[in-house]
Amino acid sequence: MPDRKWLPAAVRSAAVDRTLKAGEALFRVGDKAAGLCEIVRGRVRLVRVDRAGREIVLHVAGPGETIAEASLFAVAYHCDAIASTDAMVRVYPKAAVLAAFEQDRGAAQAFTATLARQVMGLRARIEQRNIRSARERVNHYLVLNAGADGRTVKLPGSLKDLAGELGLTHEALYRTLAALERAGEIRRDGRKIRLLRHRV
Amino acid sequence: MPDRKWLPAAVRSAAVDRTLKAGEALFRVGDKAAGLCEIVRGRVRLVRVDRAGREIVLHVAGPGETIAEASLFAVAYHCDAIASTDAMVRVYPKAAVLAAFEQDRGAAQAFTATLARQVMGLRARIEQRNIRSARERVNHYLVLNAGADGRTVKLPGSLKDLAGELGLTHEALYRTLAALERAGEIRRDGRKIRLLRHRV
DNA sequence: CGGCGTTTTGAGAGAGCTCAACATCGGTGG
DNA sequence: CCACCGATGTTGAGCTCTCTCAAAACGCCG
Repeated sequence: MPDRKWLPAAVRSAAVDRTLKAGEALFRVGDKAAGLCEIVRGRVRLVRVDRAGREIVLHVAGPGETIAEASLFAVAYHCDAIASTDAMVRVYPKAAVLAAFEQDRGAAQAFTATLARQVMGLRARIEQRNIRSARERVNHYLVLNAGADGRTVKLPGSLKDLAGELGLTHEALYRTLAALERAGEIRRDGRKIRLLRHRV
Repeated sequence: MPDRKWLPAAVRSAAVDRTLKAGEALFRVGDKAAGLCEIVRGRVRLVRVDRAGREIVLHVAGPGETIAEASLFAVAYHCDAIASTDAMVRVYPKAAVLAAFEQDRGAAQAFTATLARQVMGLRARIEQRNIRSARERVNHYLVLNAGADGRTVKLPGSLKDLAGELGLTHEALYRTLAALERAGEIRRDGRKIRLLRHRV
């Protein structure tokens, strides 16, 4: 979702690039909110760590996406951002972005719309997390993430990563995928999954 | 959370009130998005219905809160809004609100901040839903919703409603509360719950 | 080749869901 | 005033499903 186009040139020029190795943190919960982050290359996940030390994946952002929008209005970050792969991130300083919103009404409005879309996305994720059955949850994900043809899903990373994003253990995900394939619901082909019985 | 103060007078005067009986729908998924809704009296829950016909509670809004903010930027609603109690709702027509944002920068900015807060709230809910253990989930809720003294939680509605909001069956919630009380963790008193072993 | 992370399969246990029965409370109407 | 009724609250028993711990095959890279 390339949703950075609305950033005025003044903000763009104030940006700072940062490279991250896989596993490295872009920021941690409690860090002072520096600004808006755009993923240039690689993937970065937003997570919270629960009391038992497990990661809860809130979002996985790829190239073109921005993260930490909500932090523009907060003093500190309220979750961790960890690079899932080697990554490059462009950070637009908070002050510059907010100043741009003062000047450029269109930018402010586009940003608001982005937030609104994010709210909907988060609601979809709540819906997903409410599904107890691993099978249904995986199906839900596959249908939601089917490509243009509505029948092919390209996995962005490892199955283990996907398990985290789905809120399942990796074992449960492997078993579920195997069961779906045995049942003739899907066909796996490397990093791609084809939905066989799903009408477009 | 009284977060409507930023609405300009012009928008306020365009508002339409609507009364709902408990169980009645304010809007359904797919309905054309009419506008921003402020709860005047009672409680309204935002839900999605899963394939099995079960309700998934996305949010429960009380007096002073607004709902359907994200729908200002969408053609149709993407969840159902159902009155949990008899309720009165004030609807601010979409066009009027958007026009106000064009004119009044402060209003637009306050609205954006509201959305940002909502994003954080939704993330907290994802975190909650990720807790498998009923006991931990209930604890999480109680601590988060403790009143000013940090030790008393006033239940807004029935336990059955709460179970839905927590994503538990009502039986599981009853059992968990009973177990917590047996363990001396809480003390129930009608619609109030006191946290006994929680340091403030 | 050796090592490390991912993928896969196995077995066991715990926890919430489901179905079921019953108690309790509030309102309604005879 | 009391019987009735529906919704909420409560407890019991069994079952299913995922988690957890374990172990092994596989793939990639130095």
